[in-house]
Amino acid sequence: MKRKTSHSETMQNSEIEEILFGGIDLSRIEEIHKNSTQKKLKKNQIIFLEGTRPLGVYSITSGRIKIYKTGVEGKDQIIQILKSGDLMGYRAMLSEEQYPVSAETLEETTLCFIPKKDFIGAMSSNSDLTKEVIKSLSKDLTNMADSITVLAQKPVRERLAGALMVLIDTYDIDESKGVSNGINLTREDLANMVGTATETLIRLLHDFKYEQLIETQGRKILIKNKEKLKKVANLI
Amino acid sequence: MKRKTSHSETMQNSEIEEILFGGIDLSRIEEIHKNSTQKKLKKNQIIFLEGTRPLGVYSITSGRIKIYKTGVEGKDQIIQILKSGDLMGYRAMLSEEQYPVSAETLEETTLCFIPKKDFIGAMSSNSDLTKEVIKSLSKDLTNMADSITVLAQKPVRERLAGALMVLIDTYDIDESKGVSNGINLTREDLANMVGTATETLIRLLHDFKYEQLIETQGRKILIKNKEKLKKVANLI
DNA sequence: CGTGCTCTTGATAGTGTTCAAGAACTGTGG
DNA sequence: CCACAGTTCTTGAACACTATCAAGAGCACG
Repeated sequence: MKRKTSHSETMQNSEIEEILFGGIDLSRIEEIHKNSTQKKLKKNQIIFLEGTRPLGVYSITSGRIKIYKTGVEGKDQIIQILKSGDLMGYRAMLSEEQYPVSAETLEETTLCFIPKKDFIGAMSSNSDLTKEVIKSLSKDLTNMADSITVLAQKPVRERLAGALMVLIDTYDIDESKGVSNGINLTREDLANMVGTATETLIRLLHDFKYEQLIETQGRKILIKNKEKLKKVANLI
Repeated sequence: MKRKTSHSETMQNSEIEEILFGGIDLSRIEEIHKNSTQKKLKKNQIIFLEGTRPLGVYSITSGRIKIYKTGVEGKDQIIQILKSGDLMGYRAMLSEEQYPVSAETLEETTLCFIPKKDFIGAMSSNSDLTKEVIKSLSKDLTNMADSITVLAQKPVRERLAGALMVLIDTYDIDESKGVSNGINLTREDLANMVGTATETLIRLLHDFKYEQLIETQGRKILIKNKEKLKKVANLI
């Protein structure tokens, strides 16, 4: 797992500002800029594993990453899918604990590593940043409470519709924009997100196709009728 | 738990710092609470509702509180059960959003209200407190990621065993201490924690009784064999 | 001692999983 | 560019698990 195909370079300040502008805003933190390096990762590369210790945080420049937990039988549960602009791994770093989850690229991904001391330093000298971090943690908690409720109460069909709604954002799907892009996940990953068996997932995708909610192009899933899909999701 | 002397702005903030220094788990809180505005609540009283705005945080002096989300069909999903010593509601307050969940007493409960400005004041004058808050948020996130994985992957039987393991702590059950206390939740609440129907829950409790994992006294559930129960839970 | 709520039990139906086997796709080396 | 090997995807059938519905029992509280 230690293939060093990655190539690093120091980033320009403006780049970092650009990256982080939408999420946690680190733009005014000088220290962070110094040791930031960019890495290019291939598909299916593990960034960190559950149970290991964080050495810093990662900021995603491009690509998509799955955050998952491995269950008893080795079956993964996907907790979240992150995309460019997202910050990753700060939670475990801040609580000084092991990663409670693992991270793996879903496609070719570029990310920027910010060493722990830089990030901590920035936080202690900048209460706005601290506030942002807390807000981000809170947001995650809200989403997770929702996930718990959905998983505990809704049938698979509704959960799948809900997951597709979420993935519309993750994969920047613009309904008006035709078929150019789509949700590009393996059936297994999607099943591990929804919390079901791959076979069940496939059968439901067929139902959705029959109901003209989606279309598929090989592995890719295209959203045909977002409104109707939302109804199927039966959101709270 | 390292302590750093800090300059408190008011007497009240100083007290709050004192309370919160040891972590969000407020073990030494009781002396302070004598002077504060304490509220005594009966069983089944709602403290705050999902969708409303926080005005401060609550610290639980005695009693137990369920944190829950209401699903589509009005069915509650219990996310967490808090007990004396726990701090409640800081998440939504810090992120300046609506409560994503509701809180209701499970039994007679005493709690102390800390207004928003006092808590924020304490945090801004005390970086250790801020750190503790972040750690607590992180801990919650870890627990929730676990819950998601369990709900998505494990059958009800294992989830129930796991829930009982958690409730052993919530209800301070000491195996050596005989039958004096037990888990005191309605069957419905327990079902809403595990994510199943009340009837299914009852049948499984009978199985556990038959297998001598637990005993029941009316509503109360007593743990007979914690080790075996842990095995049934099939924890990761 | 009712009255309303919680708890319990049985029967039935529905939902989702598992197993097995084949098809389709992907990437690789010749 | 093709053949091959390994994944991934798909489909069917049987079965297991869990929910739902209905109805009665037990309990707590006024």
